[in-house]
This record gives sequence, structure tokens and C-alpha cells, in this order.
Amino acid sequence: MSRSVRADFTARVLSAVRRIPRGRVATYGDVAAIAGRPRAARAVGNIMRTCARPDVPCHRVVAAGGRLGGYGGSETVKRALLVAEGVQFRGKRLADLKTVRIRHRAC
DNA sequence: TGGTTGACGGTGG
DNA sequence: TCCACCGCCAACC
Repeated sequence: MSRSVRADFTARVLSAVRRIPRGRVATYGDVAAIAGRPRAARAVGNIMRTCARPDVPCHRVVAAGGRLGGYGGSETVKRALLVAEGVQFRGKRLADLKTVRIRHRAC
């Protein structure tokens, strides 16, 4: 049972990341919340690392505060991908997180 | 089955 | 604004 729950959580996480539109981003916490585990941001990072599937735009998932996070240490690549999608940066952080951040809570 | 790891979040100094 | 500590959760050995 627990395994099914985790598998479902993982599936929801992948699905949530896949739904992030181009030019937008989401924090690990947001993805975790959408998947049903608001406090599983760390687990989301692990899922991203273990799965790392091409159909999952993991580069659109950033850390809280507009920071990039890990991404294997090559944060430059991740930043370049986001910049290519129109996301503006201010140094190592997003220039406007609240603007590009997706909102799963519809108006 | 149990312990460790790690692409995090929030708070305090 | 930056660094360190603690808490949380899934994957891996």
C-alpha cells in the first residue's frame, strides 16, 4: 500500500512538472503541494534526480526564493534553458519569481 | 528491514 | 544578503 502511495505521488509529481508551461517555473514545494505532499519538496528533488526523463521539463523546477537549486552542479545550463524560454534572471536568481511562477490555485 | 543520501523549505544569527 | 541548523520525504544500498 505504501508503495502504491509513493508511486502515485511520484506520478503526480511528474505530471505536475510536465504541465508547467514554457516560460514558467515552479518551486519544488509547489510541485510537492500539487502532488499532495506540501512538505515533500526534498523528495521532489530526489524524484527529479532519479527520473530525469526528457518528457519532464525538470529545468522549470527551481528552489524557493527564486534560486536554481542543484541540477548536478551545472546550474549554468539550467539557467540558460530558462533564459531561452524567456525567464529573466538577476544574477543567480529569478528576477521575478512571482511573475513566472505557476499558480495551481485558480482565481 | 533499516539506515543513509540529497536537484529542498523555513527560520535564526 | 549569506550561512548554518533542523525538519520532511522518497529513492537507494
